[in-house]
Formats: sequence, C-alpha cells, structure tokens
Amino acid sequence: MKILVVDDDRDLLELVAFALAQAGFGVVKAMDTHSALAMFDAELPNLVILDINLPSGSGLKVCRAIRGRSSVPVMMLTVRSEEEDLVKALEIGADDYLTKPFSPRTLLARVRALLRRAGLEAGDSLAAGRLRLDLESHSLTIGEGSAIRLTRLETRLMQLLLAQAGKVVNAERLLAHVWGQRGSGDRQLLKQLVHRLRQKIEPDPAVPRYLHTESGVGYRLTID
Amino acid sequence: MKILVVDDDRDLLELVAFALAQAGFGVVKAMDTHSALAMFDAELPNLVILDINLPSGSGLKVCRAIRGRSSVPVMMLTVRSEEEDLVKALEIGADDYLTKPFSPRTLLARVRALLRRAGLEAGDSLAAGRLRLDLESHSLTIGEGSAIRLTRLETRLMQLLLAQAGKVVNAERLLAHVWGQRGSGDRQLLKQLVHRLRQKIEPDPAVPRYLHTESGVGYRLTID
DNA sequence: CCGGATCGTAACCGCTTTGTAACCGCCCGG
DNA sequence: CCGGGCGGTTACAAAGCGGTTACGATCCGG
Repeated sequence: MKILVVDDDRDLLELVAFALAQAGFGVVKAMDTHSALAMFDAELPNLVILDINLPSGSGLKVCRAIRGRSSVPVMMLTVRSEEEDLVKALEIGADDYLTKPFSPRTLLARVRALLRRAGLEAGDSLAAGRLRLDLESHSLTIGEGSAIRLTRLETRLMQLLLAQAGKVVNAERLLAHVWGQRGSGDRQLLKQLVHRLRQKIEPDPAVPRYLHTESGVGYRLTID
Repeated sequence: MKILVVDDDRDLLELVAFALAQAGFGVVKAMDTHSALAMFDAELPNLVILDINLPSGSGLKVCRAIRGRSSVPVMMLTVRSEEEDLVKALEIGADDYLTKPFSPRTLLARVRALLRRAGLEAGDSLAAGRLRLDLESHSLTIGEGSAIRLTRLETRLMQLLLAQAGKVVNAERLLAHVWGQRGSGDRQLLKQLVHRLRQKIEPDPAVPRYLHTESGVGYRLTID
C-alpha cells in the first residue's frame, strides 16, 4: 500500500512519513506542488496526504489536479484557521481532512478508514521485521518471498510470537493462546506445532533463523 | 435491506430515518444503548448507524458490543470535537463515520458505499475483472462469452465473492450471506453450492480457474 | 399431472491437519 | 558415571475438511 505525502514543512513531513512507514505503508514524499504531481504520476500511490497550505500555489490546486486524473483517496492537512479552504477542498473532491496538530494514532486510524472506504484495505495483518502474517488468509510472507500457507493452529502460534516479536514467550502462554484451557501443561502439543511450523518457514529447520528456542523458558521470534 | 439507526437526538434520528426510508431502506430506530442492542439482536439489521455520543454510556460500547457478535457494517455519527472518540471507534472496528452536520445526500452515498463493500448492494449489476453478474436476471457473463443462468442461491454466493473479488472470504461469512442465520455452521450447504456453481462457471470444474478454495479458510474469486 | 429445476441431506473418498506416543541426543546435578 | 528432564524427531492414529455422487422433497410451468 503506497501513500504519497505532500508538505513543505520538512519536520512534519518526516513525522507523518515515519508514522506511516512504521505501520507498514510504503511512503513517497514531496515538498512542493510540482514534484507532488510528478511523484503522483510516477508512483501512482493508493492514497494521498496533502497539506492544504503549500507555498508554491495552494494545496487545492494539487488536489484538483489529482482529481483530474484519478479517484484516489485524498486526505487534507489543515489548521483550524483555514476553514474556508477546507470547504473548498471537500467540494473539489478531497475525501477527509485532519486538523493540525494531530497524533500519529489519529492519522493512522483515519488513513485506514479511508483505505477501507475505498475498498483497498489490506485485511487483518500483523507484521514485524521481514515477517508479515495475514490472519485472514492464514498466510505468512517473508521479505519478498512468496506467501506460505499456514494451518489454523500455526497461524495462532505465529500471531502471538509476532505480536511479541523479539521477546521470549512463555510456553504456558503459547499453549493457552493456541489451545485455550485444554492445552494447559501439554508440552508435546507445542513441541509438535513448533516443529511443523519450522518445516514450513525455516530455510534450514535444523538451524532456526526465525523461530528460536529459549531453553527452559519458551520460544522467541527473531526479527533482526 | 434493514438499517438500525441509534441516536438520542429525536430530531436527528427522525431525519436520518426519513432519508433512509425515502431511499427504500427498511429502518429500525433506537434512542439508547440498551434498546439499541435489543433491537440489534431482534432485527439483525444489515447496517448500523450509531451516534458516537449517547447519554446512557458511550456509543463506543454499543459499537464494541455489536462487533462482538457480528461483522455488520457500522457507521458512526460524530461532531468535530469528538476526535478522540472517533479514533477509538475506528480502531474498535467501525467502518466509516460522518461528521455532523451532513446532508441526506452524503448520508445515502456513504451508506450505499458501505453496503456495496459488504456485498449487500441492492443494485442490479456487479463486476470485477472478466466477470459480470446481473442481479436482476441472475446471469453471469465471463469475458465475451454468453450469459450463464444462475439460481437464486448461486447468485447470492457470487454476489459476495464478486464484491470481495481477489480476497479470501470466510466460510462463515458466506453462509451468513446466502442462508442467513439458518446456515450457521453447516459446511455441507456451502460445499454443495460451490460444487454446483463450479459446474456452471468453470471450464474444468476439477481445476477451478475462478472460484478457488483456500483450505481451512474459505473461498476466493480470482480476477487476474 | 408430468417433468425439470432447485435445493437440502447423507454417505463415501482422499487428503490435510491435529493429537499421541515413542525414541533420540544433550545437558546437568548428584 | 548415572538418571532425569528437556527439546527435537519420527511414526502413526484420529479427526476434520473439501470434493463428489446420489437421492428425495419441493416447487412450478405446461
């Protein structure tokens, strides 16, 4: 999912870009109207975040230009005093707006809502380092590799390990998460599941690169 | 198509209800959290419109409660100052939001967009890739080929798959969409319907080209 | 009333997923 | 040196899933 961010304030631009990148989005940056449109044509992003107040001609022009060539979702960044411009932006065809200052959390929630509304949502997925788990389709992607299909239990195991990526996860906790009360105390269940998961995801299952054993404690997912 | 509207402001509630009814939707109303949930369980609406700011406990609680029992689309109504609540609502799983004041036209456009994404659109034709489904005549056209007549159930199945083209659709969701509550948990029903549909639309039903199985998850319509 | 279309239900098959047991090697304390 | 605990591995059984065939009930137009 690629997002174009346009803002002439370098600090804010970097902040927004960082927050988006952190959340797993691909980010393209521009600081003026001209390069914004050039970037748009070159990269064809799935969403555009656009400061309404740019020095070289207003953000409205960029918005209009983008609307002229695509129906991609556009989110405007405004300050409260620009009420007037905001109305124009929405009339031109911007889809949403965010009033500065805003928290990264707000930004992400809005961006996700926009993508969802546009039907571009990536689905329920969880990522850390080179690993990305799609909970919807039960598939795991490593780096640029092809997706590996996981079973229901493997997905549940991966879910907790990935959520706690880099940290050791207690065996008892893994058991509880995957099997519920039933699995309590049964090491063999976990042993087997780890074995089967390693066969699928490790280049050399005998020398794990991702799913490491922390002897006497539990397991840990390495993310480099 | 049934829509539950929850708002403690009677005027706004009636306004929204009127606009929806005018557009041909069935409308169910509630003015507090308790009756909202009671109505939800009793009527099982296809979409919920929910004021974020209810007196008897926040609208967030209702949203969470609904998400706990269904994946029905939820649209939140907010005012600009409720930014913080809105973010929470989106994170909880609300699908869209509308900032008061809004025009009936905007409301209807958003509602239709949500229904379309959920595969519930009452419109007469739905297309993705080389596939086009006519809901009126229950016929499916592939590329330049001739129309294939589908049965009522086959059409409903195709409708949701097509609305979610390219994405895996959960078996339970398909069951709910085609048979409603009745089909819950009955894999055999779905198995049969998929089989019969494949006989009609696949060049070689044994090696599906369009309607793919995602083992342990559900089905996916490929659109190339 | 006949005959086809539609749909639900059951049974069977083969494959995958999951559970269970047994065995192995390693480490470590006594 | 011995024995037990731990984790990995192999092997096999049980359960579940998805595809398929078959059959009966129902509905509806001719």
